[in-house]
Amino acid sequence: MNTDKEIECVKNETELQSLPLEEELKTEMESQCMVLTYNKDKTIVEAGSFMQVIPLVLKGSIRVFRRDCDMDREILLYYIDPGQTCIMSLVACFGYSISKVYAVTEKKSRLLLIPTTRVREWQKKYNSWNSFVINTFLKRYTELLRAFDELSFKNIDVRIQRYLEDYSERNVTKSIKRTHHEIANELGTSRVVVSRILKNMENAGIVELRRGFDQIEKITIWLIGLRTTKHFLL
Amino acid sequence: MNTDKEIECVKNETELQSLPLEEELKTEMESQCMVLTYNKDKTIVEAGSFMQVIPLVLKGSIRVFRRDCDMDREILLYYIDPGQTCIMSLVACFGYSISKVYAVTEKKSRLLLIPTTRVREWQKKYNSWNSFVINTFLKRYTELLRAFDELSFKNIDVRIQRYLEDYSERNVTKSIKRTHHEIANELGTSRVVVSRILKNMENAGIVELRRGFDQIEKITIWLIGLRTTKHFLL
DNA sequence: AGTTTTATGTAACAAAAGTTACTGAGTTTG
DNA sequence: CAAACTCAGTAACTTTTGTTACATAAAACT
Repeated sequence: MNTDKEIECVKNETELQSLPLEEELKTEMESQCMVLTYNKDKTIVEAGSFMQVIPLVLKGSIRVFRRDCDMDREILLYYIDPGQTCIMSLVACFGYSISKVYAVTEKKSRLLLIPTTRVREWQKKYNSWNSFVINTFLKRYTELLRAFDELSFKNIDVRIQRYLEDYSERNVTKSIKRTHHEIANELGTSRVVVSRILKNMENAGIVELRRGFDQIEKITIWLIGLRTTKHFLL
Repeated sequence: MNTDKEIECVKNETELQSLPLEEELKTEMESQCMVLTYNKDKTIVEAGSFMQVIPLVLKGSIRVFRRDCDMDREILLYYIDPGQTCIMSLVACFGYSISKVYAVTEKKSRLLLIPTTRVREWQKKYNSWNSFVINTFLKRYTELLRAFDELSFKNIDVRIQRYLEDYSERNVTKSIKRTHHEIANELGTSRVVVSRILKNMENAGIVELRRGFDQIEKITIWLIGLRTTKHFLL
């Protein structure tokens, strides 16, 4: 259904309009950057590959995660939504050796590809771009710190619960179309563990589990009323 | 022995010399900032307190950690060594609400206190300061990512092993003067667990455990030859 | 020197998380 | 429609980590 190849696409002048940047910068972007369309599940960044461009999401979204090859397990770092960029690309672009992360489109997406040379140049030249860079660092650092925190102090049951809440909020829906396996991957645990806990949550009346509802779509977890009960397990 | 009060101290013109910043900026720093001496184990930042200044370490060092009040456990985020600053202060200073972290001097330290208003002003004005800010973000993000990674994918035994290696490298010594309790806190686990694993490591001939050697100093863990054996336990 | 405090050693236990293995439901495909 | 495949349910088990409780060792403090 989805090919793995990106679709090259003519730039559309209106696409950059919504970005909160100086007009002059946007004009420069139009002449210096490429805009490409990527299909769903396309790999944007492969572990430690050298970056020539940094991607700014215009439409769609990207999920960025780490992978442990020894254990064949992965863990979600963050999503890149429209108007945002990938901090790992920035890190690489500002000269640090990049840690191994993977970036995959979550849906069909349109990306503005900015040459790394411009990123640093613009940072000095445009106030709005400088703020954008700083804000990206702020946002991602805060985010990672929160994840780190949950990992150190919270049990998986509450991590799963938070995951569902976040998903629900992010996608503005109460039906979560993900397989247990996918959830396990995002949380860095195993499928069986997720199944077990979701089942417990269902028994506790917190969610409702369904399978392949709409013809094409994935498994549905129906949030009934996610409460902040502390320990519903056992 | 150590009072809990900071010692105010006359600025010493030579202190800023070693910082890799523009001369003009250093001059401005001398007139705009304060330099204070803090004794060992003095709290610099208390959970979520509002920051008026950001601290730049000139001498000594600071440890920054998170704490989970529910479980009365903490976990080390990073150290601030001479020439470095606290990223959480920067985050706060650039307008994000600060997550709750604690910062405590590891030894008697001298700190340059920079008013937050200057931090942003200088970022536009001085190239070297802009680089400093960006580099701080880069370094800390990379660091946190590594910690996050270990937390998700590694067992405590290897985390302890890495901790010892890092300590050894950072302090350029093979004798680690820390209590099991302190190590447990830095790794976000409990004392008994650390004791257990250290004992295993001793039996495996990787470290040697001592108690109170030099009159005043703390417990010593003598690194014999920390190898990268995968599983020496059991 | 004797008391108090702090730190470690250890065993027994409990809880949390991960693994293996197998089942069957539901989908997809030839 | 039957075979193949994907996904979830579940039990039994192992491993890892954390907890409680107590003993002993060394240091700090009268």
